[in-house]
Amino acid sequence: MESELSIGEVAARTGIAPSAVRYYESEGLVTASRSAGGQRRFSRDTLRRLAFVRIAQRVGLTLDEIRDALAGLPTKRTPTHDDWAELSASWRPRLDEQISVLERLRDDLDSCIGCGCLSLERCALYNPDDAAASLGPGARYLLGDRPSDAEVE
Amino acid sequence: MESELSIGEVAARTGIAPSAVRYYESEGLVTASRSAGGQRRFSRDTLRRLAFVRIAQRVGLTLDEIRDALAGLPTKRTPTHDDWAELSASWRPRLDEQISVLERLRDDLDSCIGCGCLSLERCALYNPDDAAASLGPGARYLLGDRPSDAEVE
DNA sequence: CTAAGACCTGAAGTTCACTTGAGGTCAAGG
DNA sequence: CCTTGACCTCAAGTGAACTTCAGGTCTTAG
Repeated sequence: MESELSIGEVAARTGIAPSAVRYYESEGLVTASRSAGGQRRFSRDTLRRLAFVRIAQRVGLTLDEIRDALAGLPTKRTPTHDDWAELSASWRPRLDEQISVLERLRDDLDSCIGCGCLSLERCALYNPDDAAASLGPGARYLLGDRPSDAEVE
Repeated sequence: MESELSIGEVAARTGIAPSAVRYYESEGLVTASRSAGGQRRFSRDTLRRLAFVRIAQRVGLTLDEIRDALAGLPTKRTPTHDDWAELSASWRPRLDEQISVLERLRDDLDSCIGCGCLSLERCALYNPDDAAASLGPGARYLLGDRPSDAEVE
């Protein structure tokens, strides 16, 4: 019956500020119908979309990328469990990649402490290109692109 | 003899743009002396500092935090291997934390795919507070604070 | 010595992901 | 009916981390 949620309810249930929800709508991450008076009414699966947005952000994706990912969901019908499962599964590799990059960083840090170079002189830490290369198309570092790299002494 | 580097040399050797190096200097992350004509001259250990900056950024630290960390280095003398080792070692826990947060995220994602909730209804993924709590003081998520949280249906 | 190219400063611009503010409208309880 | 609080829009502001620009100076190879 009350399957339509006001922005305040959505905010309360997701922990996302109303202003952020409006922003997400303006960016095409979620959609909303309108009440007679022009107020937003969100369908229940918006909660799921928003949850997905937050999770994807924690994995390091930009809103642009998240929008693209969400575009894979059906728009006609309410996404099913399988729709979501498929979408979620597609992040597994990404997470695995990020984890291995960090593990590599940790191990390299150890070895760098040992050798004293701290990332200079062909130190693996300072040359993350190979790590990035293994990420395949669309690969990027934890905090955005770090495209250039060193020719360290 | 030529132990002073121009900004261009620093940039070439670190892969960091000259504008970024100037910015780092303005932010107090590195220091530079000046030539007779007013151009920056960097000492050799600036390369090490800059390398550290980049690494710390990949671990998710802000420049403010990195500056604070670098403040632990001696300013009178050139930092020794042990100085750097001490500094580097202090990141190990941080890396371990980040790795475990990501691993948790991955595992939770699996279980959420299984249960179909995708982070709703007391899903662990959607309530990262406990994960964050384990990070101790100064804990933060991968891409900045995500302080608020849900009272999801 | 001179020209090219590296460097300088300070201010302004950029991107991302939002938040804040101003000024006004909608909806629900009493 | 009326008031209060939630909601609306649009524009502008925020902060992090830089980049770009304009206009001018230094340095160095030839």
